Amino acid sequence: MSATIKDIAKRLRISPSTVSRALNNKPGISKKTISAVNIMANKLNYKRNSLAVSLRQDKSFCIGVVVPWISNYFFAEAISGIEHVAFCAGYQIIIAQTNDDEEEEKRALQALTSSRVDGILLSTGSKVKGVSHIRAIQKEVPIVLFDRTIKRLKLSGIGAEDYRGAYEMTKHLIKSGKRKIVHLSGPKNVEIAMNRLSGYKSALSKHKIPFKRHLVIDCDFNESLVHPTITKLISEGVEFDALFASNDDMAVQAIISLKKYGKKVPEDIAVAGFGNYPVSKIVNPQLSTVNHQPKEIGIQATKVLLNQIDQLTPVVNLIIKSELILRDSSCNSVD
Amino acid sequence: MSATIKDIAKRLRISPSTVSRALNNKPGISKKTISAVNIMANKLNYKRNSLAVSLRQDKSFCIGVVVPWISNYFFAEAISGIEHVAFCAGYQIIIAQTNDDEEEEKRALQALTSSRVDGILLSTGSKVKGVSHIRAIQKEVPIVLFDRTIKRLKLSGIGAEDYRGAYEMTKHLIKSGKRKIVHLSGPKNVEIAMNRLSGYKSALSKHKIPFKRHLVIDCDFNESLVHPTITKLISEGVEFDALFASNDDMAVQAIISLKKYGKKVPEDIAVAGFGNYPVSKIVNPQLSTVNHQPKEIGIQATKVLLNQIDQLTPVVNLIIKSELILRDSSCNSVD
DNA sequence: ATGAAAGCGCTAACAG
DNA sequence: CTGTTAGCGCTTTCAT
Repeated sequence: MSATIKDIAKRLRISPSTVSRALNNKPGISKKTISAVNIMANKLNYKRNSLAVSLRQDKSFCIGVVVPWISNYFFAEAISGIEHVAFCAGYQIIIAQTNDDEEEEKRALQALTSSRVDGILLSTGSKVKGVSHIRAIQKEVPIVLFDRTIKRLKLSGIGAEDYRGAYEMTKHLIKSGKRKIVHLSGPKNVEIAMNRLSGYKSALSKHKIPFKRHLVIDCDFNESLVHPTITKLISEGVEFDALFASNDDMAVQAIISLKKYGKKVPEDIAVAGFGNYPVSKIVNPQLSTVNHQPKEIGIQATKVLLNQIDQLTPVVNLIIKSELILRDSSCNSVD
Repeated sequence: MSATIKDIAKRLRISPSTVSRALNNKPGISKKTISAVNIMANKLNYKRNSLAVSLRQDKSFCIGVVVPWISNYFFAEAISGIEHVAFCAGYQIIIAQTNDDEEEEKRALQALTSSRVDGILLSTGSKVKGVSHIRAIQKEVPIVLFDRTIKRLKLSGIGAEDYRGAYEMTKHLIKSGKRKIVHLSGPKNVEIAMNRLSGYKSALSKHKIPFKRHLVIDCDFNESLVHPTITKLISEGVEFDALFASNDDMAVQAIISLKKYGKKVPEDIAVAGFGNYPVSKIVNPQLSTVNHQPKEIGIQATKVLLNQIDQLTPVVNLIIKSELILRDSSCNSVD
């Protein structure tokens, strides 16, 4: 079918190794041979077989990326950053999505190790309880976690300032005069969601506002649960003057839902989110949120992984700076 | 490092070929051997080396996906669909983004052929003029185009009903009493953008509304050009009572921009988009748009490609049904 | 039911 | 500067 270095060698009556060296600019090959080889390679439409190179060199120049969902603002942006850095470094990326499921995550990691990827970037699924499937492969291939990190594994992790971002945002709501702040949280077993919850709690306690359990509602990062939640709060007569959601999709739905009930945002109820999704700039009023820089997280995670691949550098934990973005959904004029 | 079939064979004092056959459930191996092999494989933590298998079988069970941008609602959704179908069929996907650039597209395709992917799903970049880089590899590996298709290449293509969707949407605007309809178009060398423009034009002519060249403005699928465009239209006193944008991001910006100028949507100016992006449901008023089903396009494209890989089926051109979604940004009450 | 041997395409000692 | 040889891990005839 397609030409190999043997074919080139035969036509030129030289040895395959010389062809290989010429093609890879190895030292000690005459200019003449190099040009002859290149010309013949072109003529025969030669394409290097990376599979063979990888097998021989025990190095695939390929990294695996495992995420819960590919489409989804955060991961799509992160993957974009990952691809960029990887491509620039000569690596390809194999992507797998797990639908947040443990079994699928397991299979994806299996498949990637079989493919002999040089490293793996992993964001674990929210329904993943165990870590044995990760432990099972962490001696064989460098793994870097991003966003959905897991502390108990001694693995490098790159994430956002979830705690500080939530803390600052809650503080902002408090500073603008709000006291009864509802928090729509994410799943309990997702560390970032719990970190955001912690930030919210800390800000409250720092400002001597008692934490009220019934003001925290787990909406599972699922925006379709928001309207029912708001409906319940209002019908039960729960008093609140602000709402901080663990992600923007939930916050945006909250704004829409609150407006349906005649509540003014931010006068009656200030709303804030997390993530700086595109929708946050479109909703009316525009949403105050935290930019956790998904693309940057992907970029840095990849850089850490590539380092780890090259030199077996030690485990690192990187926190990418998050920035508060104050818009009209919270009373930032008062601040 | 990691165990191979040779290691298993040695420990069991049998031959590597037997181990291979046992591991792959080939006929003619005794139950006893099979179970012994499996136990030993487990014990040695054996992982099949897909690189070696691929090299040997000349089949990588891997498909390449090339898109202009990974993050971007349409492509992220499409890729999600692609990954799903591919994974279910036992294929992995290597993803590359081209930033709409011809040189990068070329390199990506090169890299993928080197990696001996079994097939390629390609959506060409808007700044890609030539097709020689595609021609160069289309004999070596099955290629299926999606979304950004190219007619002059005899390749399978899967796309949306761009023409019909635009036609129906324009017709809808006309039916609701609008006559002076601005069209914010996409790049001239992107076929889908031109198909949408054609649909717009056809609807006008079908309803005896003269086509006005100055009402079509190329915004290059770039929403940041929209506000300046609207500003210009208004300051120049151009009269229009509706606006149809070639994608939702542009349409949403148009709504925001028009509202800034005190125009009522849809009473003064009706607005419609294309794509059914998440923002279309968030903007106020909600945007009338065309759902072109990105995930479904990805799914079908992958199915076609897998067929092509397996049996060299003929070239097909699939059009995925698009649906009109009428919301408040256009006067659908009148319809 | 199993083994021996060849080879996928490539690179890397080693030798000259 | 170039060739010879061996082998990465696996599958697949062809034997037996």
